[in-house]
Amino acid sequence: MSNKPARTRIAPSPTGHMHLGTARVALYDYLLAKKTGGQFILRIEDTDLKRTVPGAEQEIMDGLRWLGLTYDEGPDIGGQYGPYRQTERREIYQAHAKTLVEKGRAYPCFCSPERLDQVRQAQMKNKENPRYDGACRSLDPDDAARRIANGEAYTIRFKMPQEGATVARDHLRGDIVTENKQLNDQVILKTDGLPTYHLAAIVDDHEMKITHVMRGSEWLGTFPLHVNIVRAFGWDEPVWIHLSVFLKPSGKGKMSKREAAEAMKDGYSIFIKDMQELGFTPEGVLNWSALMGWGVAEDDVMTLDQMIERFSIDSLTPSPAAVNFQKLDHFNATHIRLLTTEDLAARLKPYFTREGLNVRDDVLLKMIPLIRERLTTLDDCISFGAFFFKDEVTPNPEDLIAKGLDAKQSAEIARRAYQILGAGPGLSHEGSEAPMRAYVEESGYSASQVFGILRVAVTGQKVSPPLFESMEIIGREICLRRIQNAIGILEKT
RNA sequence: GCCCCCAUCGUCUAGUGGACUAGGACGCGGCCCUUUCAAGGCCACGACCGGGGUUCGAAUCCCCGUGGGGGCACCA
Repeated sequence: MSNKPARTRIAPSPTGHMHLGTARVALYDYLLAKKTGGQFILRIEDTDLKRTVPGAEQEIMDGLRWLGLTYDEGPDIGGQYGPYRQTERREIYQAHAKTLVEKGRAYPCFCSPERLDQVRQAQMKNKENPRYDGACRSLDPDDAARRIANGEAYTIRFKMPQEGATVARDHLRGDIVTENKQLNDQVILKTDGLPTYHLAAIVDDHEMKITHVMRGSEWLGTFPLHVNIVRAFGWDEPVWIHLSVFLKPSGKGKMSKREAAEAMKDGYSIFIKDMQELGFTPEGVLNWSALMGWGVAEDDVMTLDQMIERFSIDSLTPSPAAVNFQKLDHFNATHIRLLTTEDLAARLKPYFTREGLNVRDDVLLKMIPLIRERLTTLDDCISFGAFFFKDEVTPNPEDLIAKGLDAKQSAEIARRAYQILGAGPGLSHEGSEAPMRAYVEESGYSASQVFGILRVAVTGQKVSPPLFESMEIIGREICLRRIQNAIGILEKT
């Protein structure tokens, strides 16, 4: 791979929620730029006014920042090749469309949408390929100019060569050869004066000096068109890299809205904003998505910096990849374990607060080492650690009765525990575990029975972080009160 | 229908003609550790889509099938 600084861009349309696919392309763009000492750019492709969704652009910017993929140039921060929002570049595209017309490589088209539709219908009926029939392709230029001057609505179409073949080189697939007769005279400038993607992206990539274009493989179909446009202008081509698409977990078909809703039921999502709320970390999401389409031989747990270190466009893969949310869980949990206590504390706090819990920072810092390796997602901190911040816990009476014992025996155990733990001044881990183990020995009950009752009494739950460490953090007073309360419950049972 | 792309364990992948008894990761199963749940450690199971070539030799190159995916808009 060349070491020359690469300029890459992520160019999403603000038409909905930012999704995983966008995040992954952005990641690769970012990695390439950082690896080569170049720049990573955000460009908003908002030329379809009808589909633009308010707030979508902000969501994209927020999403990129959350992921840590900071861009060097973009609509909100500027840069020397701006503006970075295509609706603000209207004149640039119009000028370039005009250039193409003057060069004889594009032409005005006055066909109405209705006529186009009729042509398409007829073609489909005759089992022909739906395509533009070229009605305006050889209109007299003066005639066309007159009609435009008269205010007639028109589009500009790119004049595709009709003979020969177009050879386009994709970095992952090699040369892709397409017979030109398969190609169509596509609209590049719409009636509203805005360009279609085909013109806008090509012009911008050139104007913004983009060296590597990474995009989804859904663009492979129009790839020959794009290459023809670049060549019609006489510009140098960027390196084209068409990334594989993401398939549903089943591998049958690409991720759809329906599938996204299905995933949400299981606590997963393909939308960046959701993933954040679901308790996934940027590190986990990045690492996970990086590996779908990038072949890394071993040691696949990586931070962003390590990814930059190891990234190469040569090791990207062209085949479609089925998403595997279990693997997301794995990477998320792994990265949570890699976080420092302070960092994790800051990330966990909002989840506790969201539950209406009053978080004491000293307690938070102390309990984190106890729950860290039990967390798959950040919001798991609630199920594992909410009891640290509650005044009271409300154990389920049945859970207070140890396996193989009855309520009376369980109450007796709780009473003994109360005496033993209440004997000392504090409730240190070491100070309380030893006498409790001694009690287990002499009583003949099993450790799991005795500790189980205590666990439910103190934490209110059957599954919890290590008992004695937890009690030490909660403190003697509260622990004793909770045990007392449990005894009361057992006596009533 | 037409065009294009892809093809190694269930999934993500390594592999670029001999070093392959096909490696890693997730998941799955088992064992160890253990007060619950995890984490951790160890072990196991598990794949070159099929058929033809080329070659002394093919997971790797070529062709044909098959399967999967994407696209055929004044959407991106």
